[in-house]
Amino acid sequence: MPKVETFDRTHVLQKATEVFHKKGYNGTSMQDLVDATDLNRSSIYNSFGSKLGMFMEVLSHYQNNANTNFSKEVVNAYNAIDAIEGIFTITLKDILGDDDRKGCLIVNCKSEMSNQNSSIKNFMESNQERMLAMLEDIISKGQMEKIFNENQSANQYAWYLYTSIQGLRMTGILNKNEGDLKNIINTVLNVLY
Amino acid sequence: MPKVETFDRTHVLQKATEVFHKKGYNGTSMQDLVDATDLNRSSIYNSFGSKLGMFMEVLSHYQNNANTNFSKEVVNAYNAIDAIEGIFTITLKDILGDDDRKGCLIVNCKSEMSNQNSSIKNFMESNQERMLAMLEDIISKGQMEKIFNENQSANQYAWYLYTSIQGLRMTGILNKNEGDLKNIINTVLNVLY
DNA sequence: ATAGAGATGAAATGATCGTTTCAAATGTAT
DNA sequence: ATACATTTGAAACGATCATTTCATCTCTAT
Repeated sequence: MPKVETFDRTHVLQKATEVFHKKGYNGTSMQDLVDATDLNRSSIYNSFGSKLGMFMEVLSHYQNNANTNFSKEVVNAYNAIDAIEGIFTITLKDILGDDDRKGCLIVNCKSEMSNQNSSIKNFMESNQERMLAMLEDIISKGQMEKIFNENQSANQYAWYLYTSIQGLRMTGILNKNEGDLKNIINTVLNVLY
Repeated sequence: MPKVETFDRTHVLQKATEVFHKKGYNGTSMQDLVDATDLNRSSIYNSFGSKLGMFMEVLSHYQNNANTNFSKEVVNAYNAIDAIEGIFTITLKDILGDDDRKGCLIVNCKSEMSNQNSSIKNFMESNQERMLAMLEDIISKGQMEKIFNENQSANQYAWYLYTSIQGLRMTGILNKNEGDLKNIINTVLNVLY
């Protein structure tokens, strides 16, 4: 029977993620991926099918990481305010730690590719659904607990927060001033209270 | 003395803008530009120097258009509320008219290139300054007229609105539902009243 | 031990990349 | 009309693109 895949797939995906994140999809060459992963060309094609195949797996990997972080924060939150603030705190931390101004891989990819590739578009739509569902759920709870107002429906506020997060990631590419960013977040969240 | 440039530079820039907007910088090839502009390769290099040179001019062209639209709206506005709403209305109209989900050229470019090319980074920083100055100016006036609250400084609100606009452009790539978008805008602007 | 399935390495595929070259065409100032 | 700076067209540049090929190596199941 077969020789089994020897490389650490997760480690390879992390290395590939770094390259795609830094250079974007179209800016990344297969040679870049070969160099970054220390894998042979053939092994990449054997294991991931194509550059796009590898990128899709990178996207999922990145999304799963983010989801895990968000979920952890939401589950441990005392209440809805804590949960929402946790989500924005994670986002803020990610922005401040992004020394080379790469921004968010998913936001970048949405802007680069969702009008060019239907697999990417589908991924982005389901990512959007996931984010909206998470936010709407927290807001609903907050409204039931009467710590969030009911001026707008939970779904409407979810769209608002989803939009704010994307905006924050865009602003955070060039502005890493923690005070500025925290202020934006406060202004965004004050709408709910 | 010389034969003079025969082609319509503005028309060429518009055609080039369409291509770059649709495919992004790295996704656009010189052949794409030759095809779109009906210019010869040599003429492009003669007149624009390089692919990046042409792109920079496209960016300025796009920015000037946007600035003109914004200024017109702001100048004709009755008051600060009108001015800010005008800016968001223009943005909304642009999103709704963007049938092929290209998003905003400047936002896309910021996410694709500001960490890779210092000319682009400089452009984006000055674009940011311009936007912030415009917004801060309107907000200041609105606060002096007492139609905007003073919970935050004009500069802080400017950052908040700038972030919201970028977020709106990201959300607008996949969501063209006018009701959803208007609702987001209303929620954003209610903070000021 | 050995057969055989899959991983690997290195080279080559044709296509396309951004850019350059240069002779020929063009139009203006004299 | 003529001189000549500039634009234009077409071909070619070497480099790099994503992907394929295939012989060799490696490991597992028998």
